[in-house]
Amino acid sequence: MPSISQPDLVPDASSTRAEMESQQREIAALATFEDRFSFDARRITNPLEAASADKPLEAASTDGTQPIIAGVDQSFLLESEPERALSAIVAMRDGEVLERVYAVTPLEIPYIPGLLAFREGGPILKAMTNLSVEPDLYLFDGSGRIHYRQAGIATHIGVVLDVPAIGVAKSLLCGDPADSLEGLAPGTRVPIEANARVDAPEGTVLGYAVQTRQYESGTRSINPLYVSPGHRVGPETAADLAFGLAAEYKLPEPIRLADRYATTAKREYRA
DNA sequence: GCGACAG
DNA sequence: ATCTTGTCGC
Repeated sequence: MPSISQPDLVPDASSTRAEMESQQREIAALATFEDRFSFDARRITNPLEAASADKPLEAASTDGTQPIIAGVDQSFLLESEPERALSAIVAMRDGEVLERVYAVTPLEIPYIPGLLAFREGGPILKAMTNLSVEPDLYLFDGSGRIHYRQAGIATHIGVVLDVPAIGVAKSLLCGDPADSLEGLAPGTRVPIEANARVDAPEGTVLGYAVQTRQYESGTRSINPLYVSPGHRVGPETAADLAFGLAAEYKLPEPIRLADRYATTAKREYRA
């Protein structure tokens, strides 16, 4: 795993709530919500678009400079005593799985909206210890800058390790969509702006609601994802990458596979 | 007091 | 997140 760049900011579940919140403000101040990475993000394009394009799929994936992208997700063993978290990581390159690892740890604190990183951050860092490859980018299940103090779990882990990170949430923690989110077409995005409840100037674009998939017809519609910068990635690029990494499903592949692995690994672990 | 609230 | 049967829709 990458070295710890900010030892003092490693999530500590024994901190008081006030300490956690002030640490988050510190993290937000250290975070970079702009593109600061070395790989070529333009080469990450939606597999479905690539397939429909004129050139063969192989053409978009040749040399060995493709970035390693890791998806991170958790499952929980809530029946055990104490409750435990299973953190799973799937590292991919060029649409291929390079490595899958997981770690199980006891949970220290309950889920509190806004303090997720203090519940799941430890388990995640432990799982990273088992990785042999060094990802160029991490995708987390949860928010990044779309957070009361602009320091969601993707930002927290990103800053602690000083690695490019993006938050991909399935529901909106805070902020206001700049427009309606009903029945958006695939590829569409809507800015999520800071409001009075967010520690940022009102109207600041914190991230985007991103529609990766949509039903062709019908009454129901698929909800968008809420994508925001974690660290060293700007909001537009974060949205581009989330969309580009989604294949046949709503979730970007690295996260979808991490989600599945977290579930299957839990079965193995119990047995 | 009331409402909102990632996973 | 997790616990779970049926059920609506293509």
